[in-house]
Amino acid sequence: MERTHTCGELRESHVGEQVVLMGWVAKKRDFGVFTFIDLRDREGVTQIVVSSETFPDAHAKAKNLRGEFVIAVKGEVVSRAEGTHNAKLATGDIEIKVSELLILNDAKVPPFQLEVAGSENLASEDTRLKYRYLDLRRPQLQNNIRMRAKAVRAIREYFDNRGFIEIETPILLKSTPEGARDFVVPSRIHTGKFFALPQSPQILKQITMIAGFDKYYQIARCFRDEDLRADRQPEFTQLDMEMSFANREQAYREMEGMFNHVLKLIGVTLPTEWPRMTYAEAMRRYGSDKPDLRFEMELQDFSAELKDTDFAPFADVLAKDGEIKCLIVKGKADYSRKQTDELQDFVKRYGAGALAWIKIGDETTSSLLKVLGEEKIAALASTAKAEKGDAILIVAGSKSVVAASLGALRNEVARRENLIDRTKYEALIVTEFPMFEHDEATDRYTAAHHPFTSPMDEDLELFTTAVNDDSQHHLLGQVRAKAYDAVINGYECAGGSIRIHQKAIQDLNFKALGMTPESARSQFGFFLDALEYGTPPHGGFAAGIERTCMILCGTENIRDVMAFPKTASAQDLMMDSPGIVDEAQLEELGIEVSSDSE
RNA sequence: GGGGUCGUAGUUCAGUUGGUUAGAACGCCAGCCUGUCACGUUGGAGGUCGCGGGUUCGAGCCCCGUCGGCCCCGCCA
Repeated sequence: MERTHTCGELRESHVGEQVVLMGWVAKKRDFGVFTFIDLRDREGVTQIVVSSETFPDAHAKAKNLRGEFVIAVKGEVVSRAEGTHNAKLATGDIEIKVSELLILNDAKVPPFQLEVAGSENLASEDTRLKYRYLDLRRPQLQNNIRMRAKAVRAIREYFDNRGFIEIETPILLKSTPEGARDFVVPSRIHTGKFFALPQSPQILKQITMIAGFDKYYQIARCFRDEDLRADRQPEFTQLDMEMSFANREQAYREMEGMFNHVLKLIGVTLPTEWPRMTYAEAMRRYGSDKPDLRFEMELQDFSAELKDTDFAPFADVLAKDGEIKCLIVKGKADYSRKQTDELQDFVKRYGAGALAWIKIGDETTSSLLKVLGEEKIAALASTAKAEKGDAILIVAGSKSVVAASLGALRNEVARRENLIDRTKYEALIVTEFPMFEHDEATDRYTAAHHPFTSPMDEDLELFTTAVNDDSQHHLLGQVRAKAYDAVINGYECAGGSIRIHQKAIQDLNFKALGMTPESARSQFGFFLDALEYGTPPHGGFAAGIERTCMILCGTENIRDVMAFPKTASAQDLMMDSPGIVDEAQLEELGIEVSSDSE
C-alpha cells in the first residue's frame, strides 16, 4: 500500500476517490457494528469509518486499535451525511469509508494523554520531556517546530538575496576567560588540553571580514554554561551576520529588514524603519534596555520634588546619587494592602528596600502620609499627573536598583492587569549602549557587549583619557559604544555593534578591561595579528532564533520552540544527559574526576 | 549560590482540626450500542501519598533533611 494523501488535505472535491492514508490513531469511537477512527498525521486529522457489514476484516482489526497505533487505511472518500459535518476539522466535510485496514505498528498505552481539553490539564512538563517524542506529536508543538523551520528558511532567503555568504565556523574553539562559562571538550591527541564550544562565533566572523568576504551570515549553534531561564538554554541558535564598510544605520536596516521579512510569516507588518531610542532614554523612561512598548506606563521621576525632604530613607538615597521614581497604575487606587504587599515583595527581588504607594481614591491615602504630609503627597500626585482613581508606586534607591525594580514592576503590573494587547507587535532599536559595566565587587570595568565593540566617535577622546590616565579610570562608565539591540515586544531579539578595526584602539580596549598586553596576546594574539593586515571597518549583529520564534509562536517558553530542550537544571530527561563516561574514556583523555565533585 | 512554588492512581486534580477502608474526572481492561467527533452505557483493575528521618496512640496532612519539575534573583562578554 502506498500513501496517496495526508490526513489534512481531503475535501468535498475528493469525494468518490480511492485513497490511502497513513498515520496515528488519535481517537477511536466504537459503536459495535461500526467504528470511527480519528487518524492523525502532521498535516491534520481525518475521520475514518470502518463497518462490520461491508468490510468485516477491516472492522475486526479496527476493534483492536488503541491510541497511537500506526495504521494504513484504504478506502473511498465520501461526503458526510447531512448534520454530521464537523466544523472543527479542516477535513470535516468528508470521511473515509475503509475497505482495507493495516496495522503498521502497535503502541504501548502512552504515559500521558496527547489530546486533552485545556492546556491546564496537560501532563506535567517533566513527564512530557521524558517522552518528548510523544509530546512533539501534539499539533501545537508540531506547528511551533515547523514555524521555526520556516523562520530559519526566511532568514536564509533574506541574506542570500542580499549577497551575504553563508560560512560555517568551527564548533571546537579555544576557551577565553571573558564572558560566559565555556563548555569544554577534552582533546585526546593533546592530553590535558581542551577545546571550548563557541559562546558565539564572534572573532571568527570578524576574521571573515578581514578575509574579504564582505558580507557573512550563519545559522550558528552557541553554547553557554550558565543557569537557565524561561528564555535561556545552554545551547541555542543565533543568526550571526557581519558586513564590511558598514555604519550603524546600515546595520539597523539589515536588522529591520530581516525581522520584517520573518514577521511576514505570521502576517505582521512593522514599519520599514523602526523607532530608535538611546539606551539612556530607554532606561530613564522604562527602566529597561528592552522596553515592551505595547503599553505605556512610563516611569516618572520624583527626585527633584523630594530634593529637600527630611525623610531619612529618601534623603540618604538622594545624597548617594540615587533616585526616587514611580509608575502610575491607572484606575488601581483600589489596590488592597495584600496587593501592594505582593508588589513590594516583587520589587525587593531586584534590591529595592520597599515599595511606597499613593492611592488617589475618594480621599488620597499613602504609605508616606505620616512622613511626608498631605501637602507633599498631593504635590507628588500632581507632578506625576496622576488622576483620581490611580495608584502611584514608588521606589527609592540607586539608579540601577530603581531601574531594575521599576522596569520589572512595569512588566509585572501590565501582566497582572492585562494591559498587553497580544495582537500587537512593537519593535524598536536601542542605541548607544554603554561600552563598559562596572563590577562593584572587583572595582573593574567589563565589556558591556564584548571586547571588540567600537566606542562612539564622540566618546573616543573620553575613552582614551579614561584608559591612559589612571585617575580618570572611572570615566570609562560614561563611554558609549556603537552597540545596539533590536527589541520586539520586550524581548531582546538581536544585538550587535560596529567593531573595532584598528589595532591601536583594540589594544586600548584590552587595557581598559584590565588585561596586560601579554594576556591579550596569549588570548587573542591571532586576532590582533589579523587586525594589522588591512582590516576593513565592519559591524554586524546576532539574533536569537529561539526568541524570534517565541514571538512568532506566541509563547513565553523557549522549550516550546526547541525540539529537544533541557530542563531548568540543564538535563535532558529523555536521554538522561549529562551522563557519566567510561573509566577507559577518561583515562584516554587523562582526566580524573575528584571524589568530592561526585 | 539564593528565594518562591509544586510533587497523592497511567494523567490532571480533590483530600476538612492529624483519626479508622485515600476520592473524582480522564485514560486503561472487559461487555453492550447504527452516526459519533469530549460518543453513550454497564462493570472492573489500578496507590511505596517523590524519597529519608522525626514528633504523635495515630501522619497524605505537622517538623527537619533530601531529590525532582517550573519561575525568579545572582549569572548570561
